Amino acid sequence: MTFQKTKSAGFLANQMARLFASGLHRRIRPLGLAPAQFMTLLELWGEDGQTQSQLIERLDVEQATMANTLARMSRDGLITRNKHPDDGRVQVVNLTGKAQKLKKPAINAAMAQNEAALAALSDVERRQFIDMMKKVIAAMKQPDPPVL
Amino acid sequence: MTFQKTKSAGFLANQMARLFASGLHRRIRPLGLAPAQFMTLLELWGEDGQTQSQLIERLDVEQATMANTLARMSRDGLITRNKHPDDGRVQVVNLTGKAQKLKKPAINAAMAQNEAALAALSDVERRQFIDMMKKVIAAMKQPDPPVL
DNA sequence: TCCTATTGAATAGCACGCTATATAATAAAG
DNA sequence: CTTTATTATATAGCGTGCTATTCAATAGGA
Repeated sequence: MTFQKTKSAGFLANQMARLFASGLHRRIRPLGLAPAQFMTLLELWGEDGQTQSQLIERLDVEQATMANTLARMSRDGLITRNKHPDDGRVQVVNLTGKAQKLKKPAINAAMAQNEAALAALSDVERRQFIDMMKKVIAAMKQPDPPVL
Repeated sequence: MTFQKTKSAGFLANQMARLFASGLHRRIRPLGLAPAQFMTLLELWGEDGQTQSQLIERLDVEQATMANTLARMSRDGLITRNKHPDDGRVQVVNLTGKAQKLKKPAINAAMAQNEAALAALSDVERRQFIDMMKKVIAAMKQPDPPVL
């Protein structure tokens, strides 16, 4: 029964994601941001005024996770949550001026983190790496193949 | 200011790691295990009676994280924590019989998860993918290059 | 219209990662 | 042999993820 964690894709993926998150966090902490807040802002910088449902779909997290992240962002003065005029259930998420000002420095920080992470890979390898991650993600999103 | 999350290694790494974790969790939940518990057991199945410090070093997590994981494992009857005879500070972690019995099914579950994740990659690609993750991990463990 | 189903969001409770701090035991210095 | 430093572990507090549950508002069907 040999299971080498140093060869396990799952183990490596976990370690890699933690290093990405902590590296990004170190770089955006001075801006008052945490990683999940940054990802959410990234969506809102692209299109302000999205609903919670839209953010959930685009960032691929559960509803409860997003609700908590939005609560922290509201607490930190990054967003306001406003009732939709036509549908009392829906909340529209809007950026504050403070959040708008963070766009450039935060994106620069994220790009620096990605660059540092991929420094040891050539341009060709980087493309291959991204493509393979996409393939792996797609495979895991697939429901289990039925046992014939 | 274009930052495409679908091309960001960090975003993809996060998503991939979450899918690995949830897929593994789904497979080992019937055994009463959670992902971090499985990783810790993996170390202990290889060598029983390690100290907390040894586990921290080998699994590359912070001391507080491991202390909490071990507390949950103790609560769940997977390990016992015993004082080292020669050094009252050290705790030696030992597997219970229950944990020993889980080795085979748990490792099978983890191998099935890795297989499902990598299903879309050829053997050559799998090796490349693992190697690239190792390179990326090594790069992020490196301290920042000084700004000249 | 009234009842039921669906939808959007919030909350509870947990796992697991982190930093910072506390506490206990041992080691090292004087 | 004290005093101080170091080491091993625990705890507090937080962010981010999850599932399960609740609540409010809207939509649909009788």
